[in-house]
Amino acid sequence: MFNSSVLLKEYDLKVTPQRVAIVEELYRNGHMNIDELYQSLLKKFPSISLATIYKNVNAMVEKIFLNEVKIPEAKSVYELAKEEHSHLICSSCGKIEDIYIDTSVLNDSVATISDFKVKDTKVVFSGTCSDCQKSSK
Amino acid sequence: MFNSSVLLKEYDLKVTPQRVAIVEELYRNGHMNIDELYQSLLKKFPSISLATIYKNVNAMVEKIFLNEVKIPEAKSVYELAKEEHSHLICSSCGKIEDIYIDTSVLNDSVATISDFKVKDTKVVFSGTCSDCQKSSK
DNA sequence: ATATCTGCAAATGCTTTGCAGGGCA
DNA sequence: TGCCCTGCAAAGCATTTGCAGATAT
Repeated sequence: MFNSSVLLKEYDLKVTPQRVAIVEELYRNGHMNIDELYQSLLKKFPSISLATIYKNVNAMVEKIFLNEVKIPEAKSVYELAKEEHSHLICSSCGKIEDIYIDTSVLNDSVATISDFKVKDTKVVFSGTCSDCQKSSK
Repeated sequence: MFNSSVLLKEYDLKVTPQRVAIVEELYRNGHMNIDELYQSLLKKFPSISLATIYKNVNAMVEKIFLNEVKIPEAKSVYELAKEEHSHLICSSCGKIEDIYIDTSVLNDSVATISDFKVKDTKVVFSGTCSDCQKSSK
């Protein structure tokens, strides 16, 4: 079962209610940008400061316990770190989904035509999610 | 031969010396962020304004004649639009290279496990360029 | 001729910083 | 208790906007 306090401790971050809430919101929603996190935490902590969100998100990113996902034509979102995966971005509704596909073929292609040593491969697909395909019919 | 005036006209942008310079710098350097463009144009136009750079880059991006490339842990860079390609980012020196590999296999993988309709696939590889591999030996 | 562009200055927005009080270990 | 965290306010950057004069077509 998912336990945000344990997670925070593992990464040497003191357990505070605000941090727990950040982690749990991300766990529930998958991907959120700074402002979505702020709006969401405001409900639980009416006097929480945006600065607190920034400080904590930055701290968690530094501990490599959150990842920043940069998205074409939109604000970055954050997600809990997990095994390598790619992202599907719906241009119509903005929804972001994870997708687990094998991208290692690409690394092989790079290796055959270049001397570049690949450490990390990020893939972002833009297009239309299945909900938006239906509703546009 | 490369002709920036023709290019600007094709995209319904008035040909000004500043715009020509932006296009030519990008043509020569491949990828530049806003500040690099500004510093570079300052040499030719000592009184050019950052606002002019922003306005023009934004206009060119809207005309889909420049692309913004979002890079992990660095500022976005801009490049002249060209056929679809991927990017190699050297984590050591920051250099950005284009690489032309076929990414359509990934779209097939997505299609088999998801209903998402892919329109565009962006791939960014991070790692070490060949120069930096040599110099670290 | 005129619509658009440039450069300047101001405004806006986003993110970070410093600090005093409060909370977790 | 002691160090770290929070919230507030201010500072710092990045980007956009409005405007008057200049420029491209």
